Amino acid sequence: MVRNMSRTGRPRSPEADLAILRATRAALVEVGWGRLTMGQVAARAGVAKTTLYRRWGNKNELVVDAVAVLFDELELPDRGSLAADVEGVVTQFGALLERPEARTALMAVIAESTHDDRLRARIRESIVERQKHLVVTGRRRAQIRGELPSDVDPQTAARNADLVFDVIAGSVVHRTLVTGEPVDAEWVASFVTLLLGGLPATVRQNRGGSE
Amino acid sequence: MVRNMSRTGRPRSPEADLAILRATRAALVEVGWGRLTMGQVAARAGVAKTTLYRRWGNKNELVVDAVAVLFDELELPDRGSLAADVEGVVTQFGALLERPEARTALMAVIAESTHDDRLRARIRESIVERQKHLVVTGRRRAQIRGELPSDVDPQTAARNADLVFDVIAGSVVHRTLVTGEPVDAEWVASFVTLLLGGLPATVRQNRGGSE
DNA sequence: ACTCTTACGCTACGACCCGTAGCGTAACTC
DNA sequence: GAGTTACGCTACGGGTCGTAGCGTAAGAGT
Repeated sequence: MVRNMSRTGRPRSPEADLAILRATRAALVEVGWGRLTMGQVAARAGVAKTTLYRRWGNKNELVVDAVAVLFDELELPDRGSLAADVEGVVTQFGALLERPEARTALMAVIAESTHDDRLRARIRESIVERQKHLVVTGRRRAQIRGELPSDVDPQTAARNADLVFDVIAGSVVHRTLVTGEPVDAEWVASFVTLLLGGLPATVRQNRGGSE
Repeated sequence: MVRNMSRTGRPRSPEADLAILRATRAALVEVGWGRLTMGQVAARAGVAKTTLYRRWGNKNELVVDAVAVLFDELELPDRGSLAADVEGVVTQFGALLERPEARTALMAVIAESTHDDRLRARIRESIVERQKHLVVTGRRRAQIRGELPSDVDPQTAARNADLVFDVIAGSVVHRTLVTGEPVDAEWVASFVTLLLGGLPATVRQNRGGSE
């Protein structure tokens, strides 16, 4: 996106920015990625098509920006235990991916990023890296509580955080978008059991599984 | 895809089928999903564009079929322990996703499937369900070995298998396509430790991590 | 051999979308 | 006011989509 650095002349309309991003999300819900057209977005936003191209160079960049803001909703309130914390954030993430604009746009930009390194970098800094702090703080809390051992060195700690992020995010995404089943309370409970106790624990549970 | 049910007339050319699917994968590698055109595929396959449309209704269906065959390479040889079995299949899956045609096509069709239920069903039956047996047999073996408890009832067993499938496939996909880092031996080892022993085990390891 | 039926390659076409250019106008700074 | 930039609008060349029509190729049935 080309930013306006000068101070003279007519300023960019902030309303137009918001309207365009909102229109992009709305259009994604209705027609999906493949049939999303710039002219469509422009018309829906009440804006000329040229105005879009003055802000974003192509469809991919526009969609990344339109979607990134959705992921900022994720929070990690302290619920007292590692299991509860993980359960909370997984549930939030699942609910986020229930929203059509989130799932459609996220998958679309990831798909495009497989052959566009710039776009992948943009996704990483706009979405992934910005959410990784959830894992980091969750781990730190659990270590303070004594639920997890302390880290041996910072490097392996970072590596483990990346691993956990991949597992959590990947599992929820796969469940939602590939398997196509909801991330409901039951699934979250099973997932947390697996994540904290490993495979044997998962098989062993499922007895007093009421609630 | 419209299948030929009659027995009269000139039969479909099997060479054309193979050439088209091969050309589709090759084109995906070079230009990616967004700029993949039917005319391009036809020319590369040495076939008329109309021949493509006689077999597949649109680009999505073509790509699903072109890619599904790649996933049939996955195998689960008995390596003697649950950890080794999981390690083997995860490594295979990671290697598969290193191939550009696999990652590009898989993500693209998943993205499209977010607003196309038919396509999602096609993906599930062509790819997902066809690979789920890997998890099922792996579990059964481990239970026979005594590494995992026996199932309480078939329903929760199936549910657990689905969960494990989501976790394994989702984690590898996320690592490869979103994080953008390779599924190397080190990552696989960490992942298996996490999957089998849970979060505390992961933090605790990283000492004599040989074999 | 001959007919019937379907697949094939080829060409052409309307429809649509992309991304850009040019214009006159609007908004803001100095 | 003058200068500068954003905006809406229109128009355009280039490209892809998916389909139709044609003559030909390849088998099945008699």
